[in-house]
Amino acid sequence: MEDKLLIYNTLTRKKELFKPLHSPNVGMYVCGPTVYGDAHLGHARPAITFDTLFRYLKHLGYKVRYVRNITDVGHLEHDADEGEDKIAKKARLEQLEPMEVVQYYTARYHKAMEALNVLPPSIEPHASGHIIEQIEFVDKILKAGFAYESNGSIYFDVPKYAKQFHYGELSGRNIEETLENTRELDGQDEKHHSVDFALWKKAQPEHIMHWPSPWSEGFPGWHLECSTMSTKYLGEEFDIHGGGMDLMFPHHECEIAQSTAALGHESVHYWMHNNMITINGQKMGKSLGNFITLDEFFTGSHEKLTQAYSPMTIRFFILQAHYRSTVDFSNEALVAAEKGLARLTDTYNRLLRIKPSAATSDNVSVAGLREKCEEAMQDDLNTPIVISHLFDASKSINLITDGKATISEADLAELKSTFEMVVNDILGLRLEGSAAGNNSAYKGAVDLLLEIRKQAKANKDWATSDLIRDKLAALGFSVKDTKDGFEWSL
RNA sequence: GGUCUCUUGGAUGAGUGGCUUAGUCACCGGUCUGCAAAACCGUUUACGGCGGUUCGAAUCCGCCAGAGACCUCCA
Repeated sequence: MEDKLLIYNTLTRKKELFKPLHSPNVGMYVCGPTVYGDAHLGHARPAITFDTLFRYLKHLGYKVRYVRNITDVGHLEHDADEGEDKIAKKARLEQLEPMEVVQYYTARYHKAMEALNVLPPSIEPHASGHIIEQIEFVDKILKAGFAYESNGSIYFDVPKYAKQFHYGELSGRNIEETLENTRELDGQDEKHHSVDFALWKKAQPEHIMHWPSPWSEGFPGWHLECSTMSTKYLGEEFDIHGGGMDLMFPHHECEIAQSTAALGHESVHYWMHNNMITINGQKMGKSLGNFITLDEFFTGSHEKLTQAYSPMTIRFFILQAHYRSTVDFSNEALVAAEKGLARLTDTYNRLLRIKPSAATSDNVSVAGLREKCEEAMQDDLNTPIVISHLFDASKSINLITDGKATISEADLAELKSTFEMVVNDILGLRLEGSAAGNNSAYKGAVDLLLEIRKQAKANKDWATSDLIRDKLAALGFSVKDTKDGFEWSL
């Protein structure tokens, strides 16, 4: 099998040819959500980006094991004076068992992902289900000498690690400078250095989520679950690790340090990071309070939204930008995406009805479409270019529908299969609202009405013709006349 | 303050030395049409500022301006 996909590796800051460790098998780990609230547009970006990568790798013929975690422990809340677990806080506020919070938001996350046509990962491990493995991982780091115990908590010794390994290689940070620039800690801190981070934290009395360990009743540190679970399911070395750019430091840097300290070597070959979604030029995020949840997009129930946007519009909107660029949210941009998607949907439905001719005319360009799309995908998943090729194909399809061009049977088959492959399999866009729907009786009834209207038109009975169109329109159907007939959609 | 990134036309968003006026949306003109919608054809506006390298720069380098991300308490 020939490797031809170029991906941008954050580690080297270059596009590199993707070569799996054990071709055709590919291991991929992506940081999933912390389930203490509804998913917002920012969560959709990595989900869709890496879903597209997952789909494309499979399309290339690789056998992919895609692991995306659910974070349901840890992650302290920064605005609370006594560091408090996000999930525990939510549970306390709503008077629920923490696992009720986790269960509720995990289900809602899955629902939103399904709506966005994001494929489920191969394995979706929960941090809370891997406490034993995490304790073992801490133990390995302790035995390797890169961690110390302090009052029941275990901390990673970053300066010691940095003497042997390159701490900061991913984020381009200089450890000495970081040390110098960081203010002195007050004497009561358990950590030896300000740059150290927790591997295991002793629970305070008010903490409601805690587990027994050799060191204390407590909970695992914030970065540990990803090192542990990626190692467990993908091995000590694996191909791709993805996540949002905001996770690069400290989260991913700490992951590298943990894994390297425990295993004696690095784990990840290709680090990939998607960029952020901005709103008025500022990162959309929970901590900033400027986020819009996916459900609010789907229903239009947010003051910043002028209308509802379908999940496919959101997906299309995100795919129209390259994953390493920021995308700025606005109603205008989403409306534009909605219209563009509708145009693609229309042409797709027309494509299904095209009748082939003896030959393909010169103004139709189907040759090379498949190659052009593949080429764009292979160049670090350049989905906006792929989409622009689809619009080029749309132009040809519309010309044929208008009777201004013709296509041969072979070319038509190739065009159909390419279009479907790119749209459905790679981009994961469900083009819906088609007359080629699944209920044939209902479809036949609408066709019949429009046949009657066609007769009325032939008799210049405009009253009947308009009555049918207007009543159908009132029911939500849109009717468009074509050269020798009609087409409709709901 | 430190580190890094970004700045393209009315909106969005590709493009990294010449062959790109990318594409989408919007606007305008036209064709088609009983009307409408759609479609098609055509037109228009761009590379933050200043300097440098080069035969040639949106694309490389420097400076300036503006914006953003991260800086271990915390995605």
